[in-house]
Amino acid sequence: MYKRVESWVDAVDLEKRILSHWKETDAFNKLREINRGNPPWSFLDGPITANNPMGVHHAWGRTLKDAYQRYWAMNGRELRYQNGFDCQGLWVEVEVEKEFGFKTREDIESFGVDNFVEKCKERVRKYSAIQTEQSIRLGYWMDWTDSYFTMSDENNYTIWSFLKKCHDRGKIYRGNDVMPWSGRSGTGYSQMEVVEGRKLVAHEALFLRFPLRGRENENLLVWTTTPWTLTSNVAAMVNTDLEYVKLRGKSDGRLYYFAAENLKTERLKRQWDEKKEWIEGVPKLLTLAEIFEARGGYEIEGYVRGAELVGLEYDGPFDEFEAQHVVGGYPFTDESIKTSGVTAHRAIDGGRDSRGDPVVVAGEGTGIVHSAPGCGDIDHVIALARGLPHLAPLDAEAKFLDKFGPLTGKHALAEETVSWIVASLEEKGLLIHQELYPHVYPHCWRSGDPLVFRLVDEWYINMDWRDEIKEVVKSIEWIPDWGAEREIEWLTNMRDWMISKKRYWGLALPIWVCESCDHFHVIGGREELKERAIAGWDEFEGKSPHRPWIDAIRIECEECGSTASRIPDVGNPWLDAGIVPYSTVRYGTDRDYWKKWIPADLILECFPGQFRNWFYSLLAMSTMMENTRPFKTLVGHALVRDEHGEEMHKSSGNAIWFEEAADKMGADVMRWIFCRSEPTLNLSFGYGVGREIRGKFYNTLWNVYSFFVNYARLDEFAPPANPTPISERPDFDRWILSRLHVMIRTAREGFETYNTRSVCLAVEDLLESLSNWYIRHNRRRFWKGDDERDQQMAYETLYECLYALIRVVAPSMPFVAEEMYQNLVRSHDANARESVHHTAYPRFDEALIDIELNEDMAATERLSSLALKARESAKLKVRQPLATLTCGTANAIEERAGERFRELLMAELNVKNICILAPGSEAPAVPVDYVAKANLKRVGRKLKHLLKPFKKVFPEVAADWGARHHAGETAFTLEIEGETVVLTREDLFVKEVARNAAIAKDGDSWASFDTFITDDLRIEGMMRELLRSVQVLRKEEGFEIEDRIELVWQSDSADVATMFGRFDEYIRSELLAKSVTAGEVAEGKVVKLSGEKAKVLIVKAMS
RNA sequence: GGGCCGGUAGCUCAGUUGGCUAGAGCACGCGCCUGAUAAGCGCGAGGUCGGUGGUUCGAAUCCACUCCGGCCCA
Repeated sequence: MYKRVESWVDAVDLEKRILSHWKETDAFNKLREINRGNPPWSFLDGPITANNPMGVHHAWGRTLKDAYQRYWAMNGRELRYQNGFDCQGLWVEVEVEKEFGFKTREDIESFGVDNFVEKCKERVRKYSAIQTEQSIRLGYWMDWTDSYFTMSDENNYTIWSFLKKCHDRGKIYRGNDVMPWSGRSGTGYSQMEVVEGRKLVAHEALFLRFPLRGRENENLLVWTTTPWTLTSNVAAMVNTDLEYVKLRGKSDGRLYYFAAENLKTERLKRQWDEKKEWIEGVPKLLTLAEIFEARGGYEIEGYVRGAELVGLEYDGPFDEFEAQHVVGGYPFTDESIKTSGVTAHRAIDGGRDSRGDPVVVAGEGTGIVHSAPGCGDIDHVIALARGLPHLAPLDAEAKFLDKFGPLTGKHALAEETVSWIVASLEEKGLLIHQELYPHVYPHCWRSGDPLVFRLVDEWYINMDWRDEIKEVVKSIEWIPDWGAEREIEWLTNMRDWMISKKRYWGLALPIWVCESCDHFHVIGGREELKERAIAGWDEFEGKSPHRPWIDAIRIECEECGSTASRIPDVGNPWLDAGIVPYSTVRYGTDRDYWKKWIPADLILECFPGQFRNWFYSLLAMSTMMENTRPFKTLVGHALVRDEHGEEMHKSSGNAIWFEEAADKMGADVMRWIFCRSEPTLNLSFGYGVGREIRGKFYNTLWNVYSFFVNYARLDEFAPPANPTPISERPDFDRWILSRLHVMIRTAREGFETYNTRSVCLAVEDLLESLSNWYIRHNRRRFWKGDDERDQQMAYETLYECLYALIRVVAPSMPFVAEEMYQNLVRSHDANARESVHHTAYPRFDEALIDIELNEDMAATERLSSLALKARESAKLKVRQPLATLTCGTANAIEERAGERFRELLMAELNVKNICILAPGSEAPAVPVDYVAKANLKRVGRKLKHLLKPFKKVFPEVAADWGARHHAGETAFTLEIEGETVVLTREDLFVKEVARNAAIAKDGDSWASFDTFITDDLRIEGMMRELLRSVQVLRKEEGFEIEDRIELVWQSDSADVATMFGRFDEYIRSELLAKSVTAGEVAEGKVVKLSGEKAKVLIVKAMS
């Protein structure tokens, strides 16, 4: 027996009940039992950073992950259901530092690295627990007792084995490179991280001159936005192909060289004009012409090509610094280099980058770029190629080293540093102009401080095997497909992978360096380390392989036999996540198991976030480990925005928290939004969208369900073991089942091609037909039950639709599907599967798909619309019965459909008789306007180039031609540009617009009512008015559907009396009235009945 | 500066190989229907299809350039 269902449901309450139901019945584990040992479907979860509560943007990916997993489980596949948490890295340290108010490395070290690392672990445990709870609320079925943590020993040791493999191939090296560096955090940043922290700021930018040696009064003009780097200037780069101007300053008499086109260039013109990417308060930038005007004017003395400047020597701006005189560079001295900064100063060819574009362009500066190889990325690369010395002025805190004069000990970006440099240049007469220059500059994503570029000592993986990774990329299916291109582009452009970080909480890089010979060793695992250890093992035993415990271990150097200790660095966190297809799938312990699950069928993450992070590390690491793809298909989704497409930010108040959304709209609605969105486009998420889904889809589904349940309950319908053969059911039933199976086919295809959007749209379309067409027209079959067999078939059909529908939506809306399943199925069949998620996903039955029937019903809906339009145009309410509707059909399908669904049309349109005419039948004569339209396909071919002018004049003759066309004329003549054009009847379409008559046309179809209302029809119309008014009254009085009533009426109208007499029995049965009597009505309600009035009173009948 | 994705009604989006009147949902106005529906149906208003130029008899659709937004790379 079905449980009675209210027509309105509290979705959030329902979801909470279902959650405890799942828990009580252990539904998830039972599902795993059901599918155990079946063919696998392998999903590999990308670890979520367990550092903060989960946001709605995480819910998108998690919903899709869950939906695909549930779909494949309903198809009998065995799954692993392992969720992952990303645990190690600076982002956790940052939060712990905030919590304890730590500002510097010293704060951490005095707190104790061991204590600090424990706090980091604690934080990860805390937030992984919170995220677990949130995910459960979302309905995400995972084995929450078996989540992997990237901080696990297994994970870390497996990364060691990866690094060992890299080392065996000679790919691990210690390098000097110019890195973006945070003085505050005391660490370098990888390329991946720098991107996170770009900000628009205004810096002091300087124009200054480099006096040429041996050329009296001649100067290179250079420009820089980072004055501190001038201290370490080594060379000046020019573009050999560019034209340089020789400009003579009138007041100082000096000659300046710079790129000719820069003289008049208005730098950042658009930014200034539109105030886009501009900073409030920063004045407009001057052109070089204006700068020299202000200095007393100038004269152009000629032009030279950049090539002619190459080799000219100059005096650097800070040649007095000791560092500038160290041969081979400072502080890392390269003995093969025989120059110092001062002796290297000259103009050099900037050359071309890897793509073949010139490094130096006219652009924003002067076309002469000051080069400080120890302070800049490109500068470094070029200096290496030219054998120039490096001056790397900064220490780990971004303060100047010794040998930099008065700047020693000063922070590179401190204001006093900039002002000292400016003052010094001014004193030397080298400064030409000073300005504020707005630009996007990298900043530390944690402290917000600007980064400096610093020559540092870090550990790298040489990525010269990138082509191997690209091959793996190509063996994977990327959704969207341009993802592969994007990934390959990244692989092409990326630099070597900097894997070290001078921090505390993270993978302990397994690199031990010999104290005497500097040889380094890479350890591939715990056992290997234990074997090699000569000290510290006892101290380490029983601890996780993290700092500080791991640091105690010493090994013997294989080269010289002395002692090697571990480098203090921790690893890049993407190593942690990239190893997951190996570490979490028993690669090291059970190779058969690993082969069963890897390559995974699917990974699914946010594309913009991961293609250079997780996707990259997964692909790179798997290529190194096994030279194989770790997964077969990658689905990437875009970003979650607010309802207006703006980024969600705490500060702008438009952020939506997961819990809030779950409690306001419910998880099912939220999930439906995620599933029906186009994954490659950013998703505009908000409560408006939620309301729409709730009203349009969720409520409709619920109402269909409650309609079924409440009537089936009254009639004690239960789905029979042997339902009526579909072939014996009426067209209407076979139609909706046909539509259902088309939908099931689409849904299956959707899930199997990773397109939940098409699943959702197909479901929504079907549900609309089910609710607004099937049920609307078959209502009486359920509650009247005139024909028992017919009623049975209606129940069977609707039941079959609902049962299929809930299984189709179960992966996307698991809660409401479960609720309905329990009532629809479990309430009368205790042997049915315990949960809808244990049932099989519906299969489509080709035999039930009847294309002709689908076409016919669609045509019927069109005819119905047309007829309603006709009624509307004559202001004839549908409630007023009419004698005859005549339909002119456009084609054979419409004609067939009209005959086939004659009864349906008669009921829908409230008409006594319908006449369906063959295609092409003339419409009856009614006042119409005829308007001609050109058949452009034909007219175009005929008129060629005259079509355009024709279209201009045509509207003027359209009405006239329409009328003449109707009158049967065969030729239509027009003068266009002096030529006479003759069109035939076939060249024109004629649109007929009925004027206030009961006729409507659309294309070749038309519908026309006989508008004559006989007395009989009028009285029947009154009856319909009465029924409706009393039904409204019943509802207002709060009567139940099945309540019986007694009705008393009073009226002066003879017609009303006739009506009550003629339809007595019908009225009583429609209104469930025990009695309908005439009499005095004192307190009744006045109802209008087609112009007449009556007073009626209803009371609940005593039974 | 280069690359990718997008730009169609107030909002969210469809729009097949170029072709008859550029569609749907939401919101809005009018009317209708309703004892499953917090819904539904009909009609209306709302469009320089980002812009310019080209190809073509004909372009939202193809081509070139360009503007705007997002992302990536430099």
